[in-house]
Amino acid sequence: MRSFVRAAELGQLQQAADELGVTQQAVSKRIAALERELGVRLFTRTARGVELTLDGQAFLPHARSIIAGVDRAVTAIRPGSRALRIDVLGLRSAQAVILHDYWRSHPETELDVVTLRVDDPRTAVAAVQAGDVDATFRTITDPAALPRDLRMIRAFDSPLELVVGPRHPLASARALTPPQLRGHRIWVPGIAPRSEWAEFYDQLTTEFDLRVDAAGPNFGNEVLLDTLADSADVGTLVGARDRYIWPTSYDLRRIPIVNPTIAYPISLILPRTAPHPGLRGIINHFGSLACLPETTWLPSWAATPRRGDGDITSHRR
Amino acid sequence: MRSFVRAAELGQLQQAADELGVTQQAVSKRIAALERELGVRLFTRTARGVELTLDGQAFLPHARSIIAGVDRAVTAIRPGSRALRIDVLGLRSAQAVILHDYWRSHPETELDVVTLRVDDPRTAVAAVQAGDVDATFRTITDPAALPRDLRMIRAFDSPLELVVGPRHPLASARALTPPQLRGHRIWVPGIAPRSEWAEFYDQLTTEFDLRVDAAGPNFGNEVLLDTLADSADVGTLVGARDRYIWPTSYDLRRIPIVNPTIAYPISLILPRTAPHPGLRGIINHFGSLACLPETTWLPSWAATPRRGDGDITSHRR
DNA sequence: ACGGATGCCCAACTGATGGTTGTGGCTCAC
DNA sequence: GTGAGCCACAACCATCAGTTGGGCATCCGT
Repeated sequence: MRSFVRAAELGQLQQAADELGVTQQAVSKRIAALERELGVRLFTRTARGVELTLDGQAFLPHARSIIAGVDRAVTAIRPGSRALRIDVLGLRSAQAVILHDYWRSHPETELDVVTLRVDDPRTAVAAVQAGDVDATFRTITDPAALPRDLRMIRAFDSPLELVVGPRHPLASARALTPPQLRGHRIWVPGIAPRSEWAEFYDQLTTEFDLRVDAAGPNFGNEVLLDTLADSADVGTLVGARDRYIWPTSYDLRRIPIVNPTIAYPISLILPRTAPHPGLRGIINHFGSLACLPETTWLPSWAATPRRGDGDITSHRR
Repeated sequence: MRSFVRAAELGQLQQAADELGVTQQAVSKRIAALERELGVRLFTRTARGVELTLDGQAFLPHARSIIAGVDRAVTAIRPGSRALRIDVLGLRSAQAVILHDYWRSHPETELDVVTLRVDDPRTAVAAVQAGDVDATFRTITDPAALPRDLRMIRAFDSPLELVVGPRHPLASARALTPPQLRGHRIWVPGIAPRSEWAEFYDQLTTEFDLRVDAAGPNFGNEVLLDTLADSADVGTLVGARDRYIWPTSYDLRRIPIVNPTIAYPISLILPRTAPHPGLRGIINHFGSLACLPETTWLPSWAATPRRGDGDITSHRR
């Protein structure tokens, strides 16, 4: 492919071969193989060199794009100077959605989103220290437990919504207050014990006297959806920004929780010294996200809602 | 790469091998070769299969994108059912710019822009008839000369601007009328004799008694730019939408021509029956382009300015 | 008109590669 | 403990991708 592109740019197989450090015959054979594989002629051979055919012209930009893709792929994992790599809890979580939004408005950013798949946030923190990832969206709830060489910043608050099936008694509500959830079973699978999320749900259930079952194992998304769709008494909680997609046949409803809004404070942990330069833009991006009302309930380690740039003049969209 | 992606999706080399029709060992060697080449481990091997490492997670989307690029490249030139292919006069011409705009707003369109590099529009027409391209932006000025099985539609009108260097007497004008161009040398290289553009400039020079030198050979863009930048009496004409980019060091000026505006009517020639389905969107796109004033001068074969969808309520942007 | 230079393709050869089969080690489930 | 499942390694072999050598067509200057 590179031989083709270079030959197309230079108009000569000979020059391309010289640049690539092989013989002209090698390039000729590469092009011939490519043409044979594709079933079309890419060049017309002339006495002065080669010239792209129509098919070659059409193929060229694609070839360039493929090569660029390969180069990006290599730099994404090149040991030493690799692309910005951020750990999220799940690829459909609000964290990933925010990163995706950022990337869409800054498509030139070399950004890779990964999930460490570890339960304990300390393990994720160690990965940041080791340089395996450049930052993690995990949370250390005890400020004293955060290593000195790391910094944790409040990224944004993720308001929670209740998801229920059509037979659920709350299914037709437009909005719910936390007391209204009392007595209903709420199943939030996949929460690792002793993780920051477990602590969040602990505080939440204590505060509002709820019945949140966050201990059970995660059997997969489909089991959860099936359960929700059929059940008349089980619901689950998801972040308002979480991009969970399910077949419309499931007929599930997302119901905001208000008065107070319940939010999980998502934070970003990154090295204190010499963080990856690409992080700056992402951190700035957090500032442009909507703030939640003052009355929002938050866990103890983040008692007050996050404030935007505007501070007092907050309440922007 | 496909082995890697499939293995990552399935979580097992064995299954991936079955799907790909090779032995498990072959896939194992492919992955190992990829890892050796990249210098990182992509999978952690477990007893139940394989699991992506962080590097593997980061690499996966890139790999997918590369494969998608390869597939697009192949479909772009697959004989039989290939992507929409349109012939333009030059890759920086207004024609190409309009196509690029369309593609940016419809990025899913599989569109390849090529240049047939033929002087005579009849040759381009033959290429459309032969199916080498799906449409051409060339023009057949004599309606009777257009083959019955083809259709020519008025795409949009491209207003002309004068380009001159700083020493040119008209350099400081904000706008110019055609009579003001009289007596100044205008050099438009690269116009093939007997082409529709030659005819256009013929009519233009006759109509306004201008001195347009459209016969000379094209020595390349740099020669033209050098000449313009140094000269105190030579200018050239370009379409307002043409995306000619030149180093700012050249200090050239583009000056609109008004009262009347001079425009070249760009048309699209496509098969009358069973045109490529992708053409519909592009043709619709023309309708959203700005119309020129009624007083616009046009060559005889397109005597009246093109009208937009809005017809009388035209004048949209 | 005619060498010479240039640039392509084809042929023969060879080391490297990418596939195969066979085998062994590891982990997990019963 | 034992069998099943899965991956890695080893040996082997056909193919491939590169090399050198040679031939043909075109262009250019004498």
